[in-house]
Amino acid sequence: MQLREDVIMAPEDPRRSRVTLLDVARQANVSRATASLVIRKSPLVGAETRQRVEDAIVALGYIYNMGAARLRAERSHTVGVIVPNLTNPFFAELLGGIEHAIDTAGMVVILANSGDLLTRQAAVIRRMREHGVDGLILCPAADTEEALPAQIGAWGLPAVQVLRQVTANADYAGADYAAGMRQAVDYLASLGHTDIAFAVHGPVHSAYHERVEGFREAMTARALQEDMIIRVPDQLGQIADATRLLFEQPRPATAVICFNDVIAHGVAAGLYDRGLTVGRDFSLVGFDDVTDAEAMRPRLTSVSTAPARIGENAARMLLERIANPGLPARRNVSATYLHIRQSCGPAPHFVT
Amino acid sequence: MQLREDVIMAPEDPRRSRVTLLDVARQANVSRATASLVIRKSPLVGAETRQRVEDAIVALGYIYNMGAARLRAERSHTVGVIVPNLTNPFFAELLGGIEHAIDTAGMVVILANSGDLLTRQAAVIRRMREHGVDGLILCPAADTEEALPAQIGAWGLPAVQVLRQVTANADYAGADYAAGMRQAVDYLASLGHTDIAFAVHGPVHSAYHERVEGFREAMTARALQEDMIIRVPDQLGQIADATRLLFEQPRPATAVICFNDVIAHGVAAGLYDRGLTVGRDFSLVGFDDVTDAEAMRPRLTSVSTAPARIGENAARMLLERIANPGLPARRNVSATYLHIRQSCGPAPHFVT
DNA sequence: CTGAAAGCGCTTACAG
DNA sequence: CTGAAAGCGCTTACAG
Repeated sequence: MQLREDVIMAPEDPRRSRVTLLDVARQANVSRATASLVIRKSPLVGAETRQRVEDAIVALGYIYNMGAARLRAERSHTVGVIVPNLTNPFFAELLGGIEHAIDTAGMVVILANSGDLLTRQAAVIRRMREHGVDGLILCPAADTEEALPAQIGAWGLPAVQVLRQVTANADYAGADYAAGMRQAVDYLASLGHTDIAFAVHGPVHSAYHERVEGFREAMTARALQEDMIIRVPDQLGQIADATRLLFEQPRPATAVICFNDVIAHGVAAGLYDRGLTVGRDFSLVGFDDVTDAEAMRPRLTSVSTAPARIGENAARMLLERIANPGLPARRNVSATYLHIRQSCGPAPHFVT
Repeated sequence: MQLREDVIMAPEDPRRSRVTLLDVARQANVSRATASLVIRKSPLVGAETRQRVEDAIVALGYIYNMGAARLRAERSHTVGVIVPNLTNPFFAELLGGIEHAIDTAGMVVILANSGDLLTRQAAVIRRMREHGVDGLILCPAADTEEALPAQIGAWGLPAVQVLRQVTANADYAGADYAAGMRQAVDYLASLGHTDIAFAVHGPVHSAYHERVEGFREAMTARALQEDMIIRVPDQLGQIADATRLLFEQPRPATAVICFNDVIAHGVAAGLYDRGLTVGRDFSLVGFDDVTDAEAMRPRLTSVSTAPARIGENAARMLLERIANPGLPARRNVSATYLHIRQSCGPAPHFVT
């Protein structure tokens, strides 16, 4: 940004006299069409002419008017991103990955929060359509109809589902949650645990089901009891109390896999409150492997889903679909891996 | 969203035949100008006419074209938000507050991440200008020139600084960081601590200076040594190791105030690694009081800055400035308060 | 309360 | 490689 030039060249009343492409063209002694070509980096323009136009742009402090361009060109260089919530650090990382990829493509993200509410989701989708976004990255709110992506497609709006999927007939970028559950179960089983709980919370959606099913299947595959699924509160501060549920079972758990790291954090607190030492008296596995995992004590073993990477994948898929709307529906399900740290230990009385 | 209607009414080729205000007007048997008035909720239109137009909108699945409106009306209903980073949960909460207030005003946020880099900041500001945002909420990158807000003002773009300020001659929404430091120091002093450290990291900017100065002044006011300011790494995972710095001092610290909760989290881990019990062997105060504080064990005492509220304040200020550009520069510095939990205890050998 | 006309700042064919 | 003209979908005066 050439602060100096811009300041000097700023017109008297900045609100009224916007400098336009025509001004640039005149200053450079070319037609408006030519100036437009230069801006859009067309190879049709000669180097000397191009330079004259670029000089004029700088001299006048010209700012491209994306809105006007969009009206004619039907492209807004804008992507809508709808997330169900912003406070889980997981979504912040996802958003970071999306923003980075979209920015790199020279586009801009319009952000909205659906609060995991269908009515708000509908409202923000409409608003994004009004703003003429070129595409949508949507983490569908719980209970979203399976038809929504087709709907959006019928509107001519390229879209990709991220993290959660309501249909296989639309693009989707996520992680292999079921495999992640298997990794966690297998690991705990290898430490001799048989009474393994799964602590869940939040809205029910595809990622929820995939994890629950993944848990059940992995447990069943090892002939372990697969129904110790306990619900804890959504609020981090209230999870600790719910930890007692782990012990109010026919056969108390000796290990728990958590739906996400937020739960793991809360459960760790709850175990502490009971005087139990994580990794020795009780084993704990998180899910997402968000930054905090490294700073917990003992360090949290967690299934890594790399949300920033999922975000980048989703953005890339969307960009490709915008470029080529005819593509068949695609899926990008990235692998998870179990990041083993210190929060698990052998089951009681288990000898390796 | 009337899924059913829209589906049924969707034109054959959604990309080509956009339904326009003129179509709505024809369907409702009014002129385009009248239809426009209905959409903008003008009181000039009679109830019966209004109803006819609204029916036509639903029947045709009309979507307002904000881009076209903007071109004529010079308002985009769009606000740019630039943050230096997305991973600190603090910024996620701030963003949540901004998004909520902007959404409530019927506008939309365009998000960008400056990465605390001046060059990226300049690039995203330019991009937002190209997109014709009606205003900007900017958390200025470190080392931003004092002149930038004036610059932005000269471009005719309403803007408010949030969390960090580079000049008093532009709107600013933040928290009273110095008062927060004073609350923390006073509290620790009341517990008998005299060797109090301040653990900092990250880029240097106004919020940094305000906290450091607040710390120094509060310590000096109590005739305590005010220069035990230690730098720790930016990465959460690496902070624990740096905790040793607290003890490699002429007079080792017995308490530490942290620049933010991220540091507090890392330091808590580091203290744990040394076999120290927080709240008994060593006292720890965080800053920001972000959700995690409640789930740490022992629960973290932290200076609450309520980032979501700051975000809402910033959004409100911006909306007011957009409505009334002639306003003098304003400041909204919200009070902090010390949320006392469990991470502090009396100084060694201190009797109340 | 409604209609006809002009115009916002670009891009897009179409000639040259 | 460049220029003149039309048009994207709205809103804005201005008449009626």
